[in-house]
Amino acid sequence: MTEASRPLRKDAVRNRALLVQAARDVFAERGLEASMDDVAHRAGLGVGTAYRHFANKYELALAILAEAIERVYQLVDDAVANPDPWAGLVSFVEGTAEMQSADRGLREVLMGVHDAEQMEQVHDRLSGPLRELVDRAKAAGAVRADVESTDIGIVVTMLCTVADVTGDASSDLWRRYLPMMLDGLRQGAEPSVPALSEDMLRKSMSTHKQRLARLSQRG
Amino acid sequence: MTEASRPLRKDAVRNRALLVQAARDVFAERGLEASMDDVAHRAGLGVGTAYRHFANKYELALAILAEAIERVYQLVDDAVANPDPWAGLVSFVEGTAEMQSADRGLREVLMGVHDAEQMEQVHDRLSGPLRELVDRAKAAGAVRADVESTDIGIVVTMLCTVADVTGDASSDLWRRYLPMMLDGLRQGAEPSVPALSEDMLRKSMSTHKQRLARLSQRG
DNA sequence: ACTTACCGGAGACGTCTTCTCCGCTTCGTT
DNA sequence: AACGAAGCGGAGAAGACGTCTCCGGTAAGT
Repeated sequence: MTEASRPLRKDAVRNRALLVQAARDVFAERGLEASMDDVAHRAGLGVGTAYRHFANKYELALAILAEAIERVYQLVDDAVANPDPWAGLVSFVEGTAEMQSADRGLREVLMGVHDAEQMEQVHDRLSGPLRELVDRAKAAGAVRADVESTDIGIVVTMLCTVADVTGDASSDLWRRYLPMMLDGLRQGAEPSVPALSEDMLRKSMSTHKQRLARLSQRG
Repeated sequence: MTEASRPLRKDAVRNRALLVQAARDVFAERGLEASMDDVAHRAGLGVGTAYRHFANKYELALAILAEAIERVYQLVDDAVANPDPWAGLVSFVEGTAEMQSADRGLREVLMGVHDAEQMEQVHDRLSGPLRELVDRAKAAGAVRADVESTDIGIVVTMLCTVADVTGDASSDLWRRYLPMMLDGLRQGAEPSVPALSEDMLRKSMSTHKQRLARLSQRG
């Protein structure tokens, strides 16, 4: 951020790349609770090296997850752009479920386990497109009239829970329940409990602990 | 365990009860990661008192959760005893989802977050009745032929995830998705991914960390 | 061959939790 | 009412774990 000045030495560039890849793997497997030592070790490097490249764990995690979050944004936008409302909705649910199932760190960020503020930011970006997606699907009769936009995120989260239960083994099991969830949105018995309003959803999700958020304040 | 010998003093009895109730509340709200200090404080007592009554946190948690687990067993047995296979299955799903949604500590134990061995024990006790429940429902045509007994636990877990997302606010939201899940078991599009075998389920769930288990070994 | 960027990992430091210890309080019995 | 014993409280010991620093050593590049 300060000034790029001189280019990095060749080995430094290589190590940085190793670090990023290791972080991707480790955070995807074990979530953000994995330590810097873990990441550095996985990269075959010392902790010191990790800290020369990234000021703290939060910064490293953000560097990794920012692109994943960007892909999620791409996913909604593509879904909204899809001329078939139902196909668009399905692609979003399937796409995000797939991403999150494979990446525990992403799952944690999107659920606001560590940093409520960041999660809210993501949800803000998503809520508009999501609302449009659902409204269009309802107008086309592809989805029950009582479905709300907040249902989508919850459905995706439920699907990803399967990955939490099974761990790395059988990483595709969530797909078994995908048709079930999709079918539940289009037909079947109506729910007797009203959906969560966007405001309520945001508020209730923010209750979580914020360890990493606190951490980053120190820098 | 040694010998009950003399009865407790009156205040000791009262404090023990306060402690148990506080533990129930705290563990249900925040899960087993809550500390003994938290529990003691909630009871309006000092930590020392908590440790005189219970050797360690694990013992206290077990005392609380044992009865909850017992109620879960009762729930399966009642479900199997139900002459209507479908009604039995529904009562089990709804009953356990309700219990777990209200109690994060129970949710953690049943998902094996802390102690894989204990979780396996519970699943062993449940798997027989569950299999019978599903087989009967299939025979009666109340459930799709490709549904497996392992699906039930996963469906319940998915429902409870809703409580994890929303926290204490809107504690009934899971019910909104109950009809969806139940409908998914009886009809609708067939899943393309095969169910998890009981063995795989057990194995994959055991991968989790086991902090409290390690703790109890020291005693 | 020599300078300088970079590496590594032991350990300082901070935080959090479990569990102990002992002076003080309260019970209940005489 | 007064005394011994059971029970209480909470400061702090002990230990686990993670972050981040520091500096002697290594190797890149000219």
